[in-house]
Amino acid sequence: METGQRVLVVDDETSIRRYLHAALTAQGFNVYEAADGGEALNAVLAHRPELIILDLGLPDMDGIEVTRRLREWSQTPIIILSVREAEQDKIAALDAGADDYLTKPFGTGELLARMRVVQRRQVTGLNEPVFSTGNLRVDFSRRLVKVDEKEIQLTPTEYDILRILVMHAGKVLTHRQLLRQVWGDGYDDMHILRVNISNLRAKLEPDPARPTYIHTEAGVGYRLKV
Amino acid sequence: METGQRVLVVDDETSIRRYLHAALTAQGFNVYEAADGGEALNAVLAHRPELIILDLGLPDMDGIEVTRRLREWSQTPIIILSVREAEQDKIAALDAGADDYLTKPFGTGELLARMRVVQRRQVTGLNEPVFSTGNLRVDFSRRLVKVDEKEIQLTPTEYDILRILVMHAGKVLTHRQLLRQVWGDGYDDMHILRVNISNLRAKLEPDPARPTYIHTEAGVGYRLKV
DNA sequence: TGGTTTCTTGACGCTTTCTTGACACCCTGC
DNA sequence: GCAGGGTGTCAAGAAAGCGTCAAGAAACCA
Repeated sequence: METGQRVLVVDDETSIRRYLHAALTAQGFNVYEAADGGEALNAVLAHRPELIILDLGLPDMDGIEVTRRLREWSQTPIIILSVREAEQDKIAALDAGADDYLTKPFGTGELLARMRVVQRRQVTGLNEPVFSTGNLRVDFSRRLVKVDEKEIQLTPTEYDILRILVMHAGKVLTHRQLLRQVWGDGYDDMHILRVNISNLRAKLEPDPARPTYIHTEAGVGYRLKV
Repeated sequence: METGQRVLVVDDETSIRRYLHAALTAQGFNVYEAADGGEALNAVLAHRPELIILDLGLPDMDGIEVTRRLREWSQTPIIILSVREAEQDKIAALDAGADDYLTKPFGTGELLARMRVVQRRQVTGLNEPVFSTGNLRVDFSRRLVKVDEKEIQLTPTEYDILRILVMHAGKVLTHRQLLRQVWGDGYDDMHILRVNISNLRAKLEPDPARPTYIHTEAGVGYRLKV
């Protein structure tokens, strides 16, 4: 199976690697393993993981050094695992480019939650309570949508779709991304998305047949014009 | 003083607010304060902080609830501070949209380091990897292709081909490599590649008969000029 | 509970995109 | 000149993707 997200686990202890392998595979990840820093760097090149879980104490190279080297060309999120609790170690690792730092022993649930955080952060968006483009205005703090100064009534689903689109305004959102963010995981029914986009356009667009706000990227997804 | 980054500190204990205020001001931040959830939401609207430091135990509203409400329209990074060490609390907060979770007592150095992490991610997310040669511009984060500042509409296949070419700009890509990366293994039909290259050139090149961007290496493959 | 809104699903027609075949072209060598 | 491999262009049919309508199911709200 090649569907899951790729995660690289770097630790010199076989038992920990095996444990994480099992835990992450159960969550649907594709897990790769490396036992030292050199192996880790090669594995990143070979497998292009979307996330790296890295132990600080490696036989050949310090985990901080691995982080620094990776950051020379890669932005892949790195979560550090370590037995070292000293604040100086944490600061050094985070400033070297790590995205998070957990001290062993750690809870699997917390690790997974923090993995979700760094991955969520990968997609960036706008940051204004009020968004507007053309004659479309969306006030998130009041949950209000206006076109030509006229208030538009949206259903929860429609509002959700619009919210996601606005938060990534200008960027193409794939069908999958929209489905996952609006309907949750496990949805892959494009049709339901098409219907809702259609309804949304019927409410927003002056001429729904020639959309000016919600643009279709055929075969890929949708994009909100900016 | 309007130069520093704006940080909102939300905590019901005056002593902690005062302490963080001093520590962060010393680092050059502009610090705003709120004592409960309602105040916090208003303060975000009023001051547009770039970062929020939020205590979980608030008198009027749970910190997780504040996080959830903020996340309905704001992407501003949130770092949770809490005395609660239970894994369930951490997971709930992180999944509600928080970016980090520190348990009190915490080291000021670690807090500052973690603030740097979330802000670093914020910035790196914004600077988009854009490729350009001559009058051709490819913005991968937006899946946008421009020639002479004019937006070009590409089909998924065309975009894929261009993406592969750009990723190896300057180098010759053999027919086989392109076929495999765009159509997957088991494809060896050069004709389909030629047709798609032709269509791509028709959209990109000023004079498709004399291509300036996508160069043909006879008998070998194609190369993107840099 | 009944009535209303909202969501989901299916059917259908339309548009875009992909693939394939036909053919002209440009070299190079004979 | 002409044969032949590699290449570029055009057009047409096939396939996939998309938008709309409508009806039933589900959720919501007095």
